[in-house]
Amino acid sequence: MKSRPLRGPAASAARAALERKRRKGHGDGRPDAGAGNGRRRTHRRSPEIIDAAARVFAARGYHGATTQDIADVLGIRQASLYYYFPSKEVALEIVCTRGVEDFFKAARAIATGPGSARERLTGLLRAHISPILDRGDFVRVFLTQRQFLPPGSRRRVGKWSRAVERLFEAVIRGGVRAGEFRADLDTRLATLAILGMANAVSGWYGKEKASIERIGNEFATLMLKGLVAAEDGGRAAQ
Amino acid sequence: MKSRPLRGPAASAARAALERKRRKGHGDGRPDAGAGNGRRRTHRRSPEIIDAAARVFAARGYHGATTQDIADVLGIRQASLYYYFPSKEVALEIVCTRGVEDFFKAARAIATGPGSARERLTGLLRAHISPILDRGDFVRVFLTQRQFLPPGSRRRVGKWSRAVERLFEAVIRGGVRAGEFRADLDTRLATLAILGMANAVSGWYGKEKASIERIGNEFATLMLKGLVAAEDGGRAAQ
Amino acid sequence: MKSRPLRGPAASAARAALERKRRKGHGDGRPDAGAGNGRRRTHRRSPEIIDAAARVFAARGYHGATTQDIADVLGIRQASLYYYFPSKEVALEIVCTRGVEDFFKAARAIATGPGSARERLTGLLRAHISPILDRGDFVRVFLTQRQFLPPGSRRRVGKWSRAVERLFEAVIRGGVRAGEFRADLDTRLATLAILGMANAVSGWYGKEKASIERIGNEFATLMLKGLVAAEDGGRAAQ
Amino acid sequence: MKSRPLRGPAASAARAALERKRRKGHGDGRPDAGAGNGRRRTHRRSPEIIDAAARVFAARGYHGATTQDIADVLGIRQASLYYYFPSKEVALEIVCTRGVEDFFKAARAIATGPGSARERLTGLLRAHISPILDRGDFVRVFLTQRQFLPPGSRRRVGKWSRAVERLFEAVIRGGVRAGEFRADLDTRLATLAILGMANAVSGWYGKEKASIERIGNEFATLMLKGLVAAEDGGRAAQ
DNA sequence: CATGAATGAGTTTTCATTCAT
DNA sequence: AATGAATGAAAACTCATTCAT
Repeated sequence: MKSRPLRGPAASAARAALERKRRKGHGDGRPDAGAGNGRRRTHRRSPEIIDAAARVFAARGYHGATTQDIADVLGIRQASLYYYFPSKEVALEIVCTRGVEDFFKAARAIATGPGSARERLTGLLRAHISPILDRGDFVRVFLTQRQFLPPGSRRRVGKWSRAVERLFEAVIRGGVRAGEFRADLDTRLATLAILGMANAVSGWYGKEKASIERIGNEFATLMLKGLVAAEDGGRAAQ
Repeated sequence: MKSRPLRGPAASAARAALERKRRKGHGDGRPDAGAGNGRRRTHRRSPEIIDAAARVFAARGYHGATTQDIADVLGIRQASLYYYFPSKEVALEIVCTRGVEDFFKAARAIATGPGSARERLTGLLRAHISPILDRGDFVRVFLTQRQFLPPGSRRRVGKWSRAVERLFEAVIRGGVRAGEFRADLDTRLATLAILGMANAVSGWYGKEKASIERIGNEFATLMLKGLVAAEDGGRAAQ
Repeated sequence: MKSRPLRGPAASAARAALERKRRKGHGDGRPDAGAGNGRRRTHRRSPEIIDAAARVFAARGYHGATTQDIADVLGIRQASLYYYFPSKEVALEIVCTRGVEDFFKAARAIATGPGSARERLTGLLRAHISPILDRGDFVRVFLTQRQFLPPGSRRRVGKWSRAVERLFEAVIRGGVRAGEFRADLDTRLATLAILGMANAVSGWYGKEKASIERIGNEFATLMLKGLVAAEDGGRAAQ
Repeated sequence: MKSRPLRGPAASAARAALERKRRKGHGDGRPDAGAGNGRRRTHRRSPEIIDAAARVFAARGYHGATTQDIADVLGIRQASLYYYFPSKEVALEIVCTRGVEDFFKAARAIATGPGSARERLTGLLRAHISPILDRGDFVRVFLTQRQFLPPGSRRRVGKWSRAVERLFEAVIRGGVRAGEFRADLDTRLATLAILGMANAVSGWYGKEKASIERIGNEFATLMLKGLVAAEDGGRAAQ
């Protein structure tokens, strides 16, 4: 948060405010506060429950969603949810994790696989976008709500996230080294640009008419060739 | 006492305030028991208050932020906030509106101004990114929290948003027509790609080392020329 | 899970509850995100809860009563009340409805039953006064607090109220037509006079020594014969 | 409040409730807590201010009315009210007192004046109803809101109220003694009946078409002669 | 005479969570 | 496997009142 410092009497009070912020201090994760990474009770209906949570978190945001909302989607009582997960926060972590994990696995296969940088980047882009089709809610929640995870979970989930970034960046850097991509490229900014572009899809997919297929192709071409017409290419610098 | 007219961005939000006010609806039947009075809501410290709200909404999300958080930042009591705005929702609308309006005005000047499509698109991109510098919180809130506005406000705010989209799309379409941009471009998807890329900046600006200036230039070049090295251009199709 | 049907007086009030529920209106656009569930509100202790509400509303008035007051009477936590009713306003509607409904039913049986106008009016008067004995709080609340109901509920409750008025008026008019009552009577004013007299009882019953029985008899005689001594009747015109 | 005792765990908690009731313990009036009986600051606009308070208290009830409501009616700021009265409670006392005082004076003149019991009762009834015409709000507030006065004020105001009752009762008793009224009359109940009838007028006057004049006459006749037709008088006992 | 700014103390309502069954 | 009943803790919002100007 890049905010200007406050002036006047607010300053000291603001410091007090920050103290309050740590709020409910969901431990800092040391003794694995709460959810832990693996051994979670799992039951027959668990996937269904988590689907519902994803749907509701995606629609209303984590803080805007209530456990009642989730129960409503499932047609069960609110209290019954606690048979499936120990807390709303843990539900969020499960949803976020599901939103990024296999996703990362597919990306890794592509990034470390064969093909030119162009081919691999195209593949990554498609792989990045395609889960929106069948797990859009999970992806949306991962992208926009993981910031609300307690520190421990956030770190765990953040790892996947940074790993994906690195895969994109590695491929791009490889392309530059190989002479496929422009030598003057800022590979970090290019990575962020591509991810921004791709991640935004989850925000409007379904409202726009384009299929995931078309979006993937169009975006890949756009990233590789740019907007400017080929015969105009030489004069393209602004 | 015929309520002074409102100036600036507060105007439409204040309208929303009135929607909420007027006692729960079961007055005594007399047509608005009480003389005219137009609960205006602009005071000396209003801008400061809204800055604080933007900061807190940006950091915690609308639903995750409490009015106490905002008061803490200001060093005033929580109840005192209600002297400045009639509800948290209205505060959100004011923040969102401020997050997009001038922004739209600058964009319009550029989009309808002179220059080639390339020049104008570059200008738009820069104009789109630059408010992040001095109004990052407002922009972030507008981008990620406007979905939580009540229907009336959301419609009002959504208008700005769609207007900006249209400006981008018009310039791109113009570029295609003028032969500057590729004829096979899907202008809608290109617009969404560019906006996705640009909007994402508010999510990481400050964490990455690049300046707004550099980001604008790099993104513009990226969009126009693509990743692929020029001498490789002919073979760029995947 | 298609919500069990409600029985008894809770039904219409629960309808009002639904009016208030359904999140502030800005859902996510999907038509009622969530499976059917019909927040019914009838639990084992509901009658006890409503008794307490009636008692507190009667003693302090709707606006002067706090939900904490009600909880105190019950010996439960204030928040627990909301397990039984969805809002204080709905609690008021339930109390008001209970304050008038059976009451109306008894009155209807008498008004449309057999007997001379005098007999039926006497019956009505007694029936109107007697609920004060075992439901005094409900009656008092109905009489003095229904004005604070939200418009929807007020209309629903008001219907009972006007129906009772009509029953009295019909009997009086019948008496005039039958020649039992004075031909020069303003039946509307007579109705209002009798109701005023009878309704006032709830305000002082318990503070005065008279029994409901005695009050009913005395009032009936008073209404029928007036104050003036019989042998003085001929000169009674003021 | 004639309520059944609570059973179960509620009982002891209910006792605690009663303790809370004394609430804000507006002293018991000993050192003349607050308003006092006479020496109140009075200013040019004071009557206007109290009119507005009466209007608002009548429409919304004391607890339902806010000082903002009163200020709205006057077109001044809420804080400005405190120039005219020291607290909302005091405003209520002023309104209540005005609602009954001259009213009592007129009644006393009539009750202790000349004329038959019938004439004097008719006069009282008219005098009791007529202030509704030009001070309806004051009367309504006196009748329905005086219960919310702090103990000291309530006692002061209650005195007027009981005095009026006594005037009615004295006249009726006189009529019985003089043989004008039925010897079998319960004078206390008759008094309460008449007052109930008359007080109710403030609740519907203005909604019904009848003038104060007509109401007074009709009610007087009704009380004196009853409903039953004269030639039917002998058989009127139910 | 009146107001702008502020606040302390509530008040209703929400909600995640618990627990006996 | 699920639920009814309840609660603690907070949340937004209200409101009478104060006070310097």
